[in-house]
Amino acid sequence: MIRGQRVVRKPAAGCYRACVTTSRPATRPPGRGTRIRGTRQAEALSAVLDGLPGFFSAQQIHAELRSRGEHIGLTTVYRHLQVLSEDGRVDAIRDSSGETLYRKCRSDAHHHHLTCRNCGRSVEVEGRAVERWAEQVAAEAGFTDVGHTVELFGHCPDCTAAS
Amino acid sequence: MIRGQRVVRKPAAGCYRACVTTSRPATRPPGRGTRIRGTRQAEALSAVLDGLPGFFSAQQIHAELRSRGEHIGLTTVYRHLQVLSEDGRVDAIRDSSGETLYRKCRSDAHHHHLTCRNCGRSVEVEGRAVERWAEQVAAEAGFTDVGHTVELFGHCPDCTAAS
DNA sequence: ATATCTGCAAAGACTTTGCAACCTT
DNA sequence: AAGGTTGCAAAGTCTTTGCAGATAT
Repeated sequence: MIRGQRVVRKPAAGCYRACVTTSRPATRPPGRGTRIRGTRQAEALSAVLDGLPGFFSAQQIHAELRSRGEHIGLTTVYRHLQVLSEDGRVDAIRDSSGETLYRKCRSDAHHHHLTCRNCGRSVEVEGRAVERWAEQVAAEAGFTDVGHTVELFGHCPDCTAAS
Repeated sequence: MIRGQRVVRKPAAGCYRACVTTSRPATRPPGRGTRIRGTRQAEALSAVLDGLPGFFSAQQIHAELRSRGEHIGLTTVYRHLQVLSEDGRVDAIRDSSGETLYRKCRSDAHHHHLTCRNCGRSVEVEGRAVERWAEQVAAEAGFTDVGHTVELFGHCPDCTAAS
């Protein structure tokens, strides 16, 4: 029989932190030296992130930075997004093709997203109902330490109108 | 500004079919020549799939086949899983590291999964409550053509007891 | 002054594609 | 025999890592 436990791989990028928050307090060993220091790149990234209305991939964000004339490496973008994501300052989700998409958190509380499949724009939605449902289902099945992933996709009003 | 529409890439593997079923009937142009023909490999894969209690990656499934003495290529496993997934005969989800995991569908109806983070075992759960919630949220935000992704992860009773 | 941060190139992991040989029907 | 299948090798993607040079405090 196959061993369920997968081959151990690195911690994994954004790793659904935003989505399974329920069971992961997003604590990071303090003192680890990756606090964002005020570099030109860090600020530029932050600025772009602030302006994005939805989820975008590291590569898209990098492209946007470049198009604004910023000289910044793709590696740096990845690294920053990773740290920001671990710190809970940006949400990270995975799209259907396996790419990790990021967006700046608007609220601190646990939440989910309704994202436009076409333009990427997204809306944060609360999910008390879902949380309760998840907990109940888990309890019934005897599972512990349960977290959940909930993402909604659709076409936003604008894109709907445009088509 | 970044264009929300991503660079077009191939259709993407399992592509959350199982998760966004709500808005995608899983129709495939009939006549496309990838109906599974009774080959040794196809049957072996099917047999293994039947025995799996949860979600496993194409590579794990391939390893399992090999360990059973089947001579089958990884490519073939990928191809079959892709087709089965498109046909709705297996569910496909993506784990937090970006791998696509597959499991044989037990029920035809739309459903979600509660999967063990440790051993991969999973339980199918209904989600009427979630469906309703999703529809309502979408309607309020003016989004159309909405689909959703809902996955629950935790530790199954056995793994909980073992630790 | 020094602990960090950057970014290029290279490496890794998963998945898909090209294509000749093989097997079903 | 004809056409779908198979599988090796090669190619593609996204993401991470090694390391030397640049930088912020």
